Amino acid sequence: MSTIRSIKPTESELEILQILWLKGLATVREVHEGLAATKDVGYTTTLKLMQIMNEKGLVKRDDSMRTHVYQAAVNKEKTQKHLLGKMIDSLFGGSPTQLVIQALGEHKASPAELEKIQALINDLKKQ
Amino acid sequence: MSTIRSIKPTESELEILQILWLKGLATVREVHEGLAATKDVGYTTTLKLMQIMNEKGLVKRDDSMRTHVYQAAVNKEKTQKHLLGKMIDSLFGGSPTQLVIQALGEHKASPAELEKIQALINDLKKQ
DNA sequence: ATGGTTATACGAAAATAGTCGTATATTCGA
DNA sequence: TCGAATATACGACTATTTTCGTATAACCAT
Repeated sequence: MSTIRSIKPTESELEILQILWLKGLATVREVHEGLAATKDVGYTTTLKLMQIMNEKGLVKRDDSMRTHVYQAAVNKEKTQKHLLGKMIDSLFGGSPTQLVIQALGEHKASPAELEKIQALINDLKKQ
Repeated sequence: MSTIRSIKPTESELEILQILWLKGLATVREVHEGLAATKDVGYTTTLKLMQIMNEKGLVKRDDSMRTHVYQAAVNKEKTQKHLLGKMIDSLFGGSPTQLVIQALGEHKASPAELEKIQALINDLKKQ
């Protein structure tokens, strides 16, 4: 239950969540280094973002130490599903199938991955 | 070729593009009525948005008449692929398979649609 | 103990997105 | 022909997101 509030991280917040989902626990410095690997951004910018995310409830932090330790407060799969749903609506006219077709057509998947998807589809068809 | 410029319509712009992709040609009024069906927005807001989209090159317009006629200037499939790619990167760690699994798992597709996807996968496996 | 490094807090500018009021021109029906 | 309806242009306000400078405190090595 809970969290009726629609999860809607911004672009930047999503980048930070990615890192937190990967690392589990991380300091601002660690997250910032993760971001800085890809883009040019100042340390205090990352800090501020994470503070805001904390206020929004997107992350939790342990501030019992001088160096605070953060972790994601929103579930990765839930967030993925939520944003995927929005994209299906806003870009694929509500058809998940269209999205899947585009995704498979353009972005290559390995044979093993294709097998996995086939297995899933077989399951779905049985229901 | 062409259009190196990264396609990045905003939320609202995407709603408008949806309508234009559907209708082909449309006036501001027609687009606005499409939007107003779902959400509460003023006519001049829609107008302004479409003017901006015109400047950005997201739409084209025929202004030879008093009532201008608009059409999308960006390709639907290209836009879908582009944004899908971004989502795969930013939310699914670069794995299209993960995205497909989430999409199929959560958002139901009809048996006929599942067949279609299977056919596509079979094609892909042959290559 | 003290200066350099590293933390957080905080305010506010800059950039982006969305909203709409008002002015002005054109069209059309009574 | 005159007024209501409908069109575009345009400026400006609001809200949100992103960015970073500066202040201040804690830590650590010499």
